[in-house]
Amino acid sequence: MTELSSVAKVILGALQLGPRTGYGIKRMVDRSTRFFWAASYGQIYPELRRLEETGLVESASEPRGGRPRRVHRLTPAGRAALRDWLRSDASTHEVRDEGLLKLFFASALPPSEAVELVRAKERGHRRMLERLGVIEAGVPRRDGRVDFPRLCLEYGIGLNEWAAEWCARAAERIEANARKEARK
Amino acid sequence: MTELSSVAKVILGALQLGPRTGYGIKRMVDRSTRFFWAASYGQIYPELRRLEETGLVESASEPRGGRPRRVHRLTPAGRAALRDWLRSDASTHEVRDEGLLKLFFASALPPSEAVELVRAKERGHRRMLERLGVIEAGVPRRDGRVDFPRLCLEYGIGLNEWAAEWCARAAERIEANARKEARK
DNA sequence: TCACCCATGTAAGGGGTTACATGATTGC
DNA sequence: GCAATCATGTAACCCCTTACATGGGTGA
Repeated sequence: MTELSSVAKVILGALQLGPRTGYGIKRMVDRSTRFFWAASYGQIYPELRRLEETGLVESASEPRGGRPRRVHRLTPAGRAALRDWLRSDASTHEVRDEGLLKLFFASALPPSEAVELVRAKERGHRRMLERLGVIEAGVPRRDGRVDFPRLCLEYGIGLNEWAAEWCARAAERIEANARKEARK
Repeated sequence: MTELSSVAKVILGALQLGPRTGYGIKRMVDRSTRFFWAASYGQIYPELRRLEETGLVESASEPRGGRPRRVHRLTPAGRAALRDWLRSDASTHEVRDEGLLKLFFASALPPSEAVELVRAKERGHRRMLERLGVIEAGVPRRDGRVDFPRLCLEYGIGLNEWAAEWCARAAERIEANARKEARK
């Protein structure tokens, strides 16, 4: 068993929640994991082929009217591969945060502009919160068993709230410091 | 003026803090921005050439003993390009969080293993906190003007603390729910 | 002497996005 | 009739990491 590619992970996971077309996988990703695990058509369609070749996925043609359509589902081997991955202990965590990079180099700007830079990052997190809030409102709240996708959504909301508030506090600190410097 | 590449941003920023060799830029990045903006030799050296061709950077050979060495510095155009970028309002923010993706699909595992999965994410954040703590201890605390790199470090520490604690709470929630289910 | 750091660079390959081409169906 | 959505796929291109090749300097 070779390692799963990064697209394979999200494809196997999506198919575990039900049979889907490539297009349907893309739609699901764009409405959920996209914020921490994106995938494009250029990855999904070729990978579905490879996964079928290696026996983790099987597919059947199920046209809707005259529109061709290929529905994919997990094989038992695919379900096993998904579980193996879920149980593996290594997990990558990569971040590219341009707002933070700008803040890192903010000494190249006058303090007032450094403040604006942090406020821009704050606005970015607030915009994200709006988007996540819309998604949250659209997902029915089901009680009883733990809803893992919803848990991830709550994580995203909490994280962005924390970040937005941190930015607000940082902006105040920088401003206070700039006023102090100006008085000297 | 074409857009700056992602490496160019961190190179210009690094050179603004002082002249450096390609190796020195890499070292600085690895000790600071790496956690939210990485760069490799395969990007840095070719980009330094391009930046010199477009006049944002200039370089001089300054061998140390018999060891060849090329020190790079910003030109006035380079400093202007850095400021233009810092003032631009669009900032990308991308995340790849495999632990969260696993949690998203955790319904494929029994609850006890779902808990283990969140605890693994928690440990990941705690490990990161240790690394950041070491860096923090190594950087001298200077008071007076705002220290932007240190501010970014504090952001990283706060963020990972928040995430670790969220994981601990989530693990408890999943565990409590599993016990409740088991009693039924 | 040996390990470790300083220093420059490239080649191969994998990962990923964007844009395009193509066309059917559904609902207003 | 038109726009939006469903649906499949590819080609070009950029980004980025890893590994390798090469060698001098420094300190225990």
